[in-house]
Amino acid sequence: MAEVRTSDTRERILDAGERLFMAHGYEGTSMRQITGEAGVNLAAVNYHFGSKEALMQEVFRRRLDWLNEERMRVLDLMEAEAEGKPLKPSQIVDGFFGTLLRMAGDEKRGGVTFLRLLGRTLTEPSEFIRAFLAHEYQVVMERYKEALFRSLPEVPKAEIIWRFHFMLGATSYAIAGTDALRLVTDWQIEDEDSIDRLDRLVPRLMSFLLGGLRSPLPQFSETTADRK
Amino acid sequence: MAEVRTSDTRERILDAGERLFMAHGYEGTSMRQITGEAGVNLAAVNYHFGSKEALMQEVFRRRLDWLNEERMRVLDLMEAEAEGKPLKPSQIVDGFFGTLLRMAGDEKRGGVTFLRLLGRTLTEPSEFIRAFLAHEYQVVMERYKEALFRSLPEVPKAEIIWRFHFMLGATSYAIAGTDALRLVTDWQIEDEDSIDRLDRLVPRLMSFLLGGLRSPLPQFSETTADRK
DNA sequence: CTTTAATTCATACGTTCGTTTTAATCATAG
DNA sequence: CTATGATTAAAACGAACGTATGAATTAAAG
Repeated sequence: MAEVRTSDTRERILDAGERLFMAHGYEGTSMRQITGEAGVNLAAVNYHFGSKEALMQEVFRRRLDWLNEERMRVLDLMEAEAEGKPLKPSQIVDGFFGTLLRMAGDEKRGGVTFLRLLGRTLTEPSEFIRAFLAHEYQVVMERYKEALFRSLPEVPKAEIIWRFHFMLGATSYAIAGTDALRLVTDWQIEDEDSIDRLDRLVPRLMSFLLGGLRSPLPQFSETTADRK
Repeated sequence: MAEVRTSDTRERILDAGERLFMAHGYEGTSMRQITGEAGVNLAAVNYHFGSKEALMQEVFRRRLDWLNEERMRVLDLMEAEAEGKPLKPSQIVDGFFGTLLRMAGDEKRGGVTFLRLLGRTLTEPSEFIRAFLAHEYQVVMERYKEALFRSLPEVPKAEIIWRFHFMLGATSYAIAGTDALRLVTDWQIEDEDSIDRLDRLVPRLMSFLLGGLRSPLPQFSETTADRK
């Protein structure tokens, strides 16, 4: 009755879009599916957002704005407590990936649906999506990279960047791949090991990421001069 | 002249499909693009393969058949040499992921193009693709899983499966994400650290994977009873 | 109530999609 | 050369796509 409704339609479209883009990808989802599931008129998307591309961007912005702020906030907090001293790698990894993973338990912020969408979209071929995500991430990524450089001064920067990249991949798959996991295991994974038990996935993944991040530096066999 | 030509058209379509599916995804690639780039008639795809889906599957089968056999061959060889004793984790990881990564240098087997396609497709939303890949991988995956179980008897099986999954993710991203890497670094990565230097990526990734695989087991905070 | 702006609705537009059909062309065997 | 089967070519199919339009409906202001 006395609702403050900021256009209920907008939110319904965003929710439906989030779920369908996650399930079928950007190209694989039609406006008719979205408006159908949202229970609104076909023209509503173009009225409220302008285009399908703009809708996709808004689906992400709605969640990423918060995630970026939260990641910044956590990092600021930790660095303030450290009083100028470098952070521990485990703190940085938790600030970046832990913050992300904990979103999965927060239905108000999209929950697992958004996380799976995000994970899948990082490999999404569509040009405009990757460009948009890169822009959205840029500032936060830079801060965390710097923190890692300070935290691991003995490790070459290029190596850290690569390992950051590897960590991103492992994390995305861990979330996006409910189904990709079936590649590895037929026998349905047992109750307490299920993908839905986010509280168990987080420490599992964290331990893997840290192990990778801190593993011995690779030995490049042979000189590099005798190759192209 | 005296060519044994097994229909040149077929191969041209497969090559064009491989490249375009890699660049724009399955849904994002049209048959007109494929036949256009291949320089063949539009109807040729349906004539030679039956449908777009069937073409996609053939694109993968052409490469995966060899990859699966090679992975099996390498594992058989190592296990024969071990004479019943468990393999080292590094051997198994290299047999599975190293064999894959070395395909990138083999243009005759699709090179980086196919590897990027494969990496992206693991998160591809299209149902039939994931089902197809799961089926193709099943047998080989089972063998490597068993080898890992034997190699790390003190680690719970569920934990190994998860870490296998994480390794898959890190590897896929490492290959597929030339562009996703731009998320992490603006400044174009230097010559010898470029993504194209496969000979440097392999030891880098291998060291990361092994570090993650052998990292300390996670401590699950609190009991599991007080949660849903 | 009347007016005005915001939103929703049904409908249609012009393209592009994957696939099919029918005819033309090619290679090869008798 | 002729006959036959395999391949290529040109054209069209209906369906689905994202988007735009103008009328109907709703909500808020005067």
